[in-house]
Amino acid sequence: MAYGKSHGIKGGNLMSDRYEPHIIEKKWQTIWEEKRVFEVKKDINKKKYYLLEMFPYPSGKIHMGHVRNYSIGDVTARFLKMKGLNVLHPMGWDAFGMPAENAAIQHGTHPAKWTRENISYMKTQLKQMGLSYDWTREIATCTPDYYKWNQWFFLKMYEKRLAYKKESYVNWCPKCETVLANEQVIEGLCWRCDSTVEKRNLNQWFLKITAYAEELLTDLDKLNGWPERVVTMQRNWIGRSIGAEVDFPVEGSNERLKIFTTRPDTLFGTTFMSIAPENPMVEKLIEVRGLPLNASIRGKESEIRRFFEKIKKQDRSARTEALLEKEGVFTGSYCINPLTNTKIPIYIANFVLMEYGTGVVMAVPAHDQRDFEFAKKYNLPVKIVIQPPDIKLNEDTITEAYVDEGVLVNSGQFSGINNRDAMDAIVKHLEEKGIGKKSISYKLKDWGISRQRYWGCPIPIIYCDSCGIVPVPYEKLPVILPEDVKFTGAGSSPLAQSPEFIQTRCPRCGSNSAKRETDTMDTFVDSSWYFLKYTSPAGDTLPFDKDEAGYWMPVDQYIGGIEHAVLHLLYSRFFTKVIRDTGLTSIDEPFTNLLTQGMVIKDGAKMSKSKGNVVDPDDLINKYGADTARLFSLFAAPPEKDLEWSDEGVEGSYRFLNRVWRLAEESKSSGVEELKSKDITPSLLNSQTPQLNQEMNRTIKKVTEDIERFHFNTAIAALMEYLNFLYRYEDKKSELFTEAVGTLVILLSPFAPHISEELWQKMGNKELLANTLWPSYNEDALIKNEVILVIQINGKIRNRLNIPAGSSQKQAEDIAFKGEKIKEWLKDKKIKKVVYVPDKILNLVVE
RNA sequence: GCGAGAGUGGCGGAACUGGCAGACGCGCUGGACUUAGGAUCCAGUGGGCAACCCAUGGGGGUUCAACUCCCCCCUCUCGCACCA
Repeated sequence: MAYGKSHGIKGGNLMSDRYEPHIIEKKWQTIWEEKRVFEVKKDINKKKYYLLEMFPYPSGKIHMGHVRNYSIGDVTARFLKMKGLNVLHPMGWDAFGMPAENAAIQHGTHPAKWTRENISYMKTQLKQMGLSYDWTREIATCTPDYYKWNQWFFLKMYEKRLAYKKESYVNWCPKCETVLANEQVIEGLCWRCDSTVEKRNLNQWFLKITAYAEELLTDLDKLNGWPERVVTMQRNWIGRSIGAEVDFPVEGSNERLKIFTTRPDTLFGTTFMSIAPENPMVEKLIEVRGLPLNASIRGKESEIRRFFEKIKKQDRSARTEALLEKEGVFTGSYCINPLTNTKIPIYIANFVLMEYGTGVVMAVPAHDQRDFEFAKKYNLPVKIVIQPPDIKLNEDTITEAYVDEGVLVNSGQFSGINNRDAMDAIVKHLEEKGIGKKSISYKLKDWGISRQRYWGCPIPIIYCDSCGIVPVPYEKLPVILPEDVKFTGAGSSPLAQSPEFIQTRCPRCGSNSAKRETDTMDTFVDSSWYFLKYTSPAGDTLPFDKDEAGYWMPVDQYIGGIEHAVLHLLYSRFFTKVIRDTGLTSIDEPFTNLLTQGMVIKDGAKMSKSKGNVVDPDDLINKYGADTARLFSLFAAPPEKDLEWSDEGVEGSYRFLNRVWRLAEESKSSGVEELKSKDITPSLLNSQTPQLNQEMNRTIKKVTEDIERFHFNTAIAALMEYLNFLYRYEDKKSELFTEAVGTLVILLSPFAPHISEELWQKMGNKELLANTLWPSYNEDALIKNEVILVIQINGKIRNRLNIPAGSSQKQAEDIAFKGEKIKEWLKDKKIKKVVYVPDKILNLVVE
């Protein structure tokens, strides 16, 4: 190890002057905590800044992704604090979730205990990193003080009909007996037990995020501080499309099939209908034909049933795979095209999704590729209703659907109109006849929050035989998650097997036979408003204090992984808008600026246990200290890009800190009593050591501007350059040099706070560096007397000359032409043109 | 397939509105100090043996000047992907 032996210092009594990260890091962490340096209060006289990093799930220990995420945040927080802002920088725990429950099933540890212990350990780790959190604001979502307000929000939404219960098809693992989120289904199998996941129709609680679809979409335009691709992902996820809804009467019945289409102009070309297998209308359609589905299984009906079962087993990702072969089965029923009055068959088709539109599609094979393929497979007619401008399509010869623009044909009164104009015209016609209307459809679905799991927030609902669904009254909140339950891993969730929990009194009629809802909430609910709770964690009359939130919100800078681009970031936006509409806040959007940091990569792959390429932050901190860990994770790559891990690179960062240490040790012995960072007097410096002064100011400027735009890697590079300059500087014993080193220490402090704080103290400063103001630079000091002028001939560099700064073109030319090299190059040449960029370039264009 | 982003030394990466390509770090080479050096310090380090030329995925173009702007192509990453 690098510090295993003395650095050329002989004898043992100078050992204390070595850079020993562990001793000083512990020392300063204790001091910061004792002096409450990072605790903040609302102060309307100070400009606030709310800096937030995504809080971690307490899985056991922190990983390198956390180190990176929190280092990025900490640089920013410390920098802005030193700039004089009132910086709120909190941390907490996304503490509900499946892994805790798995631990309970596998090792018999109670999820609460497991989670508490993990939080305790990870908190120690975060403290070891020297992060500038206001720990008095720490929250854990698994505490009743916190999740009570999840339930409160749920009740508010229930009142506003934004929380509702409905039946829907969900991913169901028969072995775990629980619902799985789409992302927990891997190639059709359960992520935990590899069972084949089924679709099951279940009664579940939903939050009506679609009620805010339009605002969530339009407000994306306000998010100028977000990466464009995150905005795009959310826009795609919301997936707004404009079209029309049209009713198709079912032949021989009073039923109607309502379809949604973005192409009302092709309505005349509809030659059959496609319906989703899950669509409740399917049963009725078969009844229309006189064959109820629950009758004996034979003939045509069993064919439908088999098809049905096959489709249900396909998970959604397979269903929506574009390469999936189109399959279907005829229901036996027909409906009537309301515009042409022709009879068209109704098919069940695997590619039609119940969740989108109305779950029924009008099929226009001539102008939709899917419908075309389906029609070819089942020999259904193709009817062309749009002719392109250049060629003429023929129904018998076309090999693919024509989806572009053209003129309508075979479309009754609309024939001859351009299809774009026909869209509006046909919709208007439908509305007049009362068989359709303009409609907007979204891909965004309501948010299913029911989880058949224990370790989550109970949904505050009671079921009463006589009163039905009864919300738990506000004054009875929180519905406490009971701890004395059994974890068998089999059967339904522990809550559903706990009679003490289930059995309750109906709040409305007082009946003793009422039952509690045993599903818990998706943990994304917890994280959808935690940023608001940080503003007033202790309050218990409302979810959070209006004034505090009014001062601190919105979050000025949010930092986290791209994996939450849609889910967490969309849910939080939704919650913020709902909360605004309850009157608790006035903000529309929670996060003004978003930074999505890249992954930490090793050997070309994301760090993971299965790949065996994990670097444990504990090892790193034990070996080099937190400052090195922080520095490397900031230096190796810009924040938003992936970071390739390099053990040698870590050594380099460690080496740099040692060099800083040694330089400070050397200059310290000059005997300067105290430094005052703001007392740098340019005139004095200028007269004595202009270059030192210039470098110092140049570095202040560079580091400041780079931190402001999150270019931490180049900021650190500038510090390294500055250090190299100081090393080469001869007069290391002067007072001015000590000041220059002091500046280095200040500028380094957001990145490597412990070593900086220690050196700052060693230099004789009484005030904590963390509380010191960030230095400003002197513009005058940046002005150079001499600049290097590059002389080009025909754009190629032929010489470099020192010339006085601000020279005119004439002066520059005079100097340039005197140079022997240039004379040689210009021999026998005629100058056609001269381009002069002051203080930079003189380009001579010759024949 | 659609959309977005990226392609620069042996490696990670610099280069703000076109103006010295390769900052800084790693690695490598040589030297110093050393019993020793995997510590530290100094020097060097894109390629072609030098003057000079060639180099920012490839090919064109604009310009006095292009990593940067325009057109075509290739590769990679990410997102979306039967959404009616």
